[in-house]
Amino acid sequence: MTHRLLKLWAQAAERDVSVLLPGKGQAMSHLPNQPEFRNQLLAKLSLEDLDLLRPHLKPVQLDVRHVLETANEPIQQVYFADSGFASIVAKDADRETEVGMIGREGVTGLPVLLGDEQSPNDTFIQLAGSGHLLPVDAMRSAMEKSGTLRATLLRYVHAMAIQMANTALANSKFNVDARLGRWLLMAHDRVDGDQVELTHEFLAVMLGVRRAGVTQAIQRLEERKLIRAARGRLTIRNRRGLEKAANGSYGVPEAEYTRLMSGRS
Amino acid sequence: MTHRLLKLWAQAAERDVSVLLPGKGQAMSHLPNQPEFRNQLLAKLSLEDLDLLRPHLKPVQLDVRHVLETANEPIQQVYFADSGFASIVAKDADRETEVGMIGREGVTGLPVLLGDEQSPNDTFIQLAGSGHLLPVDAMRSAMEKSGTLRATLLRYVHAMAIQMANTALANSKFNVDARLGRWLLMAHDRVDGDQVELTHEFLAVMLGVRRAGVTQAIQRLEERKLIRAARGRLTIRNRRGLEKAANGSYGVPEAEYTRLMSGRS
DNA sequence: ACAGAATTGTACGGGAACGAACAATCTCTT
DNA sequence: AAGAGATTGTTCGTTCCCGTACAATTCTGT
Repeated sequence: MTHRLLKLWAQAAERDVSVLLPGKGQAMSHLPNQPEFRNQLLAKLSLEDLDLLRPHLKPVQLDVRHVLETANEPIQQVYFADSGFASIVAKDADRETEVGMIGREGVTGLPVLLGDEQSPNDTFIQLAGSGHLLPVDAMRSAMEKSGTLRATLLRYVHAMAIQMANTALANSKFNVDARLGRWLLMAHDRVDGDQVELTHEFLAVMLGVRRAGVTQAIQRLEERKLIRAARGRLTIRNRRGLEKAANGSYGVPEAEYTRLMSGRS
Repeated sequence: MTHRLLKLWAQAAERDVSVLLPGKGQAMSHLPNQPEFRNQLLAKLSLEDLDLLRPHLKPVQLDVRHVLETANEPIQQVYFADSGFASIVAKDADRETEVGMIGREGVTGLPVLLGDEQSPNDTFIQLAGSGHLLPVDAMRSAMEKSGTLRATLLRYVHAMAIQMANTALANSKFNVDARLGRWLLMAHDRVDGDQVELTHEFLAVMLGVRRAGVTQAIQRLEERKLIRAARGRLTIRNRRGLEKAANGSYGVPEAEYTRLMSGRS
């Protein structure tokens, strides 16, 4: 794992209890009139494709900082989130930054979908939630058996590639305020309610900037009444305003995801 | 196309002649003892998989600025380069930056490999060269027919995803000198000889910084005798030194490419 | 209630890169 | 040879963000 994150996690490690996100978390039991899965990728699959996966899907709740993938180590399972989301973090010796975010719109373990078993990035839960784990073997064999499943998952990979490309663009051309806005909007898309629970220090690692810089950017957004800040928690008050603050850094990948995933399976 | 690039290209548009890169370009005729394709992806394919593609491969020379893919428009063909390379550029209303580089180690048209037909990015020839064009339909049907072909291409997609993730990291955490070093090394990997032909202005767009900033970064690298600068041309003099100058921003995607592509097809 | 720890607020000087402008040099065309 | 245009060199003040440090606040465990 990576420097700053390692340190952060060590601090928080032992006092955490295994709870779901406190906000207005919904019970995730299987209600009669609700789709079987809240995960949008699973929800989109045909019954046949779903049957390939279902026997191996294991419902779980995952806490913040739960590590799904460690750099350069074989991936054991992929994760279909129903709530909360994960972050993909690229790093070198002493630098790290988020390059991708995966919530209920997708699945972790992109290397597996592409026929590999590892990558130089870490992936971990950024915001606690529930979902389903699937062993990589089950994923692989299902993808071999079903062309439609494969097609859906690969289109999702493309959506993620676009998200990563836009992250590169954002990191290069947008200031901290805009990047913070973008991040909050992406988080908001993947959260029930309007609250995101994390510390400035964490956000700083994600955005690749100083912690103090995040604090000040948050204050500016709060002054504009776009968010509300509390210790360990940010609340989105004005999404439209945030989109303006993001200044164009948000939206392209999201539109592409819709285009890619709304077509026929 | 994008703002600054559009302007740059308009300037240079009409005076260009259709030549290969001047450096020490090799004749690319099919010599008896040489592999049939210099493109590493094609070279790696089994004879059967290659037979699926060969009838549709059309040898071409592509000039600088030749547009292979335009944002949000259907991709017509993919391109296997034998020499030279292409850049993938992500953009918003008035910002643009390179997010990926594709030379003879790969193929353009990642969206096609993932079952889509377009993306919000532009792709164009950055350094002139030769290679083979393949209509997307041929690509698609070949991928449907052959699982091994598909596997190889998808592993390449993964390599590109890692490159993009590292670009995001580089843009976030490295200064202009390191990023310039990284870019030159990546270009060097894809070029015959040690020369790269481009202007500071172009490089500025790729790196997402000011033209004046590039000029000064080049001067600093030249002072350190790592490169030689001439009008419209940079020459790599000391690759090892450049790697040091890149300060860790170069290497991870390249190592991953080797790992991914050196295994059994 | 208190101590200790984590989180957030704030300030300082410094440096990297910015936007803008203009000069100097090179190249191509005529 | 001259002129036009492209490219590169250089400078100015400015802005953003950095690294660092420390204080203030809030939470947690006992």
